[in-house]
Amino acid sequence: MNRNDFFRDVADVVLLIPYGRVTSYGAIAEYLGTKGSARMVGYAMHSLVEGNFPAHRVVNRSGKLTGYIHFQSPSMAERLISEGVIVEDNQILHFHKYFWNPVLELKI
DNA sequence: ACACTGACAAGTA
DNA sequence: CTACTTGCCAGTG
Repeated sequence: MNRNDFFRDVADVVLLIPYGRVTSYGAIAEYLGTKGSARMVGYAMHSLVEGNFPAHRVVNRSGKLTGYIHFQSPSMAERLISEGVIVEDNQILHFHKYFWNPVLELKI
């Protein structure tokens, strides 16, 4: 399972997302300096669903749980709800309130 | 090598 | 607000 540096960096950022907070694919891509390659961030998650990886803390820019289909029980929504995030119909309510931006939070 | 797909995003209408 | 288009690039057939 060789994964390139990009995939490794994506994993690093996701692991830094605080409990009960979420971020977006685009924000991670921007932080890694590959803005515009948000699709690759999502694709990277495919290889990272293994273990206790908090992939459920990454959603799209509108707070929609677009990757919910890739989770088995407990569902992506359940995992977020258990962290205190309010989710309804695969949509995070008050998204801005939980959003964690690596570009701002991890900026040197 | 070629065409199409996809856990996305930003712009335009 | 929704719908459509373009950029992005690794995988897959």
